[in-house]
Amino acid sequence: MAGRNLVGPEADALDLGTVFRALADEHRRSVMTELAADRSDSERGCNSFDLPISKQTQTHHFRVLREAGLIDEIDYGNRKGIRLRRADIEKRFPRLLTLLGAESPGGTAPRRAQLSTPEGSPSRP
Amino acid sequence: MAGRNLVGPEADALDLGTVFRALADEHRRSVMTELAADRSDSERGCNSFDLPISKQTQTHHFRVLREAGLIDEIDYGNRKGIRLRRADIEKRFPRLLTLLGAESPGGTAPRRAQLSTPEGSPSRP
DNA sequence: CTTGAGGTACGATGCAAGTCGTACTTGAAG
DNA sequence: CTTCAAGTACGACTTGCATCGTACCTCAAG
Repeated sequence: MAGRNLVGPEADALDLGTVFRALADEHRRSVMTELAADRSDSERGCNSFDLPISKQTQTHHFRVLREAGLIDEIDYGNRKGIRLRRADIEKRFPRLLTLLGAESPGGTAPRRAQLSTPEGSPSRP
Repeated sequence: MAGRNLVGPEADALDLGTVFRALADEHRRSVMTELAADRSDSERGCNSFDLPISKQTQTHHFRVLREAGLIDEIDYGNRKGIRLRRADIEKRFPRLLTLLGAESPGGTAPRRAQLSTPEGSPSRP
């Protein structure tokens, strides 16, 4: 009955490169942003996130998040629970979860980076 | 004489996904960690970082960092200057640079994530 | 037991990204 | 002007990763 907790790295073993790579994907970042916004840190079903991808790909993404040490996965056999490892993340990388709330500040800025200065004067001199 | 500043995105236009993707690479992250550690924010030559990669690849990495809005590149023609955009980063993503100093906490933890609990009892119940 | 939904395993595929070789440009030193 | 070091542009190669199709597993409801 009590599901088994699939293991990830210990809190002290969280790797910044692995974490950044995990958060680089848009779908994984949306999951983490939702989790970080809920301060109750309650366990959620893994299809409570409306991800526009197949279930095989969802399995892959949750696996990446777990192996990065960002979430716990509780296996119930034919169902799965997701829980944010807030304490461990705060301990190892303080303010990281706060950072996730900083998506899209004011407007949706469509500004793109350019390769070089097309005209004479530089942009931010 | 005064080099031209190759342009990147404005401070408000920094994208979290782009930034995480830029910081996911080990070489780029080492550059950013060095820059973040120097509080004087002085301009540095781009070969002052001992990157074990060819100069073409270095050009590529600095370009990614600039397009992500993390550094400025000052073009002197046959030489290039690198400067951290600390104020812009702090404004858009507070504590991000502090996070870069949290690499390798105590020891180099060689612990690897596992796929599932091999035996009966879960790891972190 | 049978059925069906949720989830995983494995493999294939397509695309993005890191790397480097060759060739070209820039500017300083001689 | 010639030489040389630093940097870039372009292309090729290779790896990694997101995605999904097919097949299988697990458990609860009939």
